[in-house]
Amino acid sequence: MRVHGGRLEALLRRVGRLPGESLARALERAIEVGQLAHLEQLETRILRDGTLATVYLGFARPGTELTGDWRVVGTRTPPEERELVGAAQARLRAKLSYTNLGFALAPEVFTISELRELYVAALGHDVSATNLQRVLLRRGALERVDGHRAPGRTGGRPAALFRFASQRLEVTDEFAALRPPR
Amino acid sequence: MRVHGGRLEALLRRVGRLPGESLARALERAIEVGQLAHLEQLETRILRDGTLATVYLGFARPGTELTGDWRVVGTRTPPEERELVGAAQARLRAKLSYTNLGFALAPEVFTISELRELYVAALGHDVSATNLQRVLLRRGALERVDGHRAPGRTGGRPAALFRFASQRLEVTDEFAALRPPR
DNA sequence: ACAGGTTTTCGTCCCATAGTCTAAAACCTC
DNA sequence: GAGGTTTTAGACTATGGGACGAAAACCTGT
Repeated sequence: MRVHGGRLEALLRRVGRLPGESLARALERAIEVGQLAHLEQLETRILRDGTLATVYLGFARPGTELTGDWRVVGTRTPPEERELVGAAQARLRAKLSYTNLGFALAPEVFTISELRELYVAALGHDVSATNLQRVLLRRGALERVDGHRAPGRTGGRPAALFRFASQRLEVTDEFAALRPPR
Repeated sequence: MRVHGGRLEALLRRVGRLPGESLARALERAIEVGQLAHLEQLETRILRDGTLATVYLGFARPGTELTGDWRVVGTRTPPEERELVGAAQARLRAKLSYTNLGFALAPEVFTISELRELYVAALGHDVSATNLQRVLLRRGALERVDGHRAPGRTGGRPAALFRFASQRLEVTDEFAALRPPR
């Protein structure tokens, strides 16, 4: 998945097992990370045609060129695959809230406003730039980067630049509920 | 997994694919729910011997008789399997906090003190009965049941009885972080 | 019967985190 | 320099959960 043109976009790609190929080799080929910023396994199920399918969810940052025969999920995507995409979206939305998964959607360096637009696209609802910055900074997920981005045509204060402190998935919240006593 | 004798206990069972058996049939046989209160898929990986393994995590409530050749995870469990069990425990602990997964560990009806002991065993740290009750009640996960449990030998106020409102996994918390604005 | 101990239950206070709102800062164009 | 725009910072509020203590309801022993 990626955020493209202000919208969350799902891309699908099927990788089959070649005749005579070992399972391990086929799996390696299937999950070839390449330009994906993050990859995780979803579920394994048996498709209607009887084949065993292991589904992976990956994220591409804006600007990365995707090699391979990807196709964008649209209205003509079969229901079975749309269902998988729905599960992937739900997973993404949940993890955005309590992990640093944003790094997989964002470019190397960005302003808070740009990050906010990514979150809006991914979550499907409005997000306050103020809160986003405060929450992510307090968790230590974001770091300041030297320099500012020049304002656009219409003016405005130059935006500070940030980056994600870690490029690997990290759960930032141990869930307040039922936390161990001090 | 189950809570047995005040401790969280992991049980393992391997189900292979029989010669000539279809994939779908083997899967059905493997995940035969039987007496399990809840079952979810974990990951699929290729084991060292080259076979493809799909790992499931299930929960048995206290008192249920388990049929099948289960074995308790102990010090002699091979490292590869212990690793899987560790992941399963982490998942359990996380989900106990933000879902109603407790229903899968608890009997049909219970007192708050009994539920607290289950949580202590599963989480590995102390839990306040007061807060546990308040949190689960506010979420609507628990319901009062008529009647009280008679005090034990040493006396004490009779404990009220509760049950889980739903017997299916429900995420009770939309994660405070980045919640949509009102 | 009553004193003392036990367990459960309820209420209050406190703290941490996140949402809301407003103002200030820093830039643009006209 | 006036007015508009975007970003940034601060104060206030709401919510959810942890800590603590007291009351309720029961037991046993004298």
